[in-house]
Amino acid sequence: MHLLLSILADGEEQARRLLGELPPADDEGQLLGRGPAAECCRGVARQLLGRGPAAECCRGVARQLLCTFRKAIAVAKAIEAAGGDSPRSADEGAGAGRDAAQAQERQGQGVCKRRKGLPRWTKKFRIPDDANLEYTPDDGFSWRKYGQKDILGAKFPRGYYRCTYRNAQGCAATRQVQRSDADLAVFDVTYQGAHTCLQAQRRSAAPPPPPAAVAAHDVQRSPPALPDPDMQLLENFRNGLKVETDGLPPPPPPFHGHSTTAFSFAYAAAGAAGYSP
DNA sequence: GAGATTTGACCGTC
DNA sequence: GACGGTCAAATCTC
Repeated sequence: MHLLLSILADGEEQARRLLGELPPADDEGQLLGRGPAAECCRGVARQLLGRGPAAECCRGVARQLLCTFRKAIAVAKAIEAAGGDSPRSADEGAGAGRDAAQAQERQGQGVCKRRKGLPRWTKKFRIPDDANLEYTPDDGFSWRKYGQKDILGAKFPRGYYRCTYRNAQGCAATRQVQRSDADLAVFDVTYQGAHTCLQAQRRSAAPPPPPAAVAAHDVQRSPPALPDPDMQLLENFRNGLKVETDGLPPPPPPFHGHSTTAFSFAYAAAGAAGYSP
């Protein structure tokens, strides 16, 4: 969900830039200049029923795009607030995992050594070239190692860590750290459960990479079902939205989900900026 | 002495 | 029964 919000905020920002970079128009709304942006806008205007002056038409498209992103952000935040912010665990998405989760549910949330119910996600860490062999990736949280196992088929053992404040503050976050077989400088770090301790609250101003922000690395993730209208709306949004950028200035660097820069977005209520369903 | 790490044993899942 | 995740006693570090 955090990744979704980041992407939507990114799209909103690009729509804002698009709106700001449209070429000037004359008094009648006709585009001035012959640059690529002007030609692009004329092309868009021709495609959109040939109506209205090109400049106004393009601004309308850009405004609508901006409003669409804002509305999508609002929907995403509503879903998040409703409790949909936890990324689906690998097991939850798969059929076998669903069965296991249901089995656990049948057991009445009993003690389970494999905590299937908690969200789980994987991130890759690359260590500095000059780091020694004992180096372990530092994500800013305080972890306590509680186990190490040799894993079948893996050259390096897997380390098991839990939050240092597990007992003091009841934080259930754990992580597993395993050095990649293919690249000694890369660690695969699997997180399970979100931090509920004070160190997580202290970091909230500059949030750590959220669960979904590293979804690209979660190779076990399966496409979630879309049982409710909000999720269907988001899916339709994802499938249906296409932004033509030919002739426009190069886009900013792509978002990789590892930005540590906090972002904010103030979105207007749907309809406040000319949005219509 | 308190807290962290190590490591063999135990247990649940597949 | 194999494997992965966790426990807990022993050990280490500061």
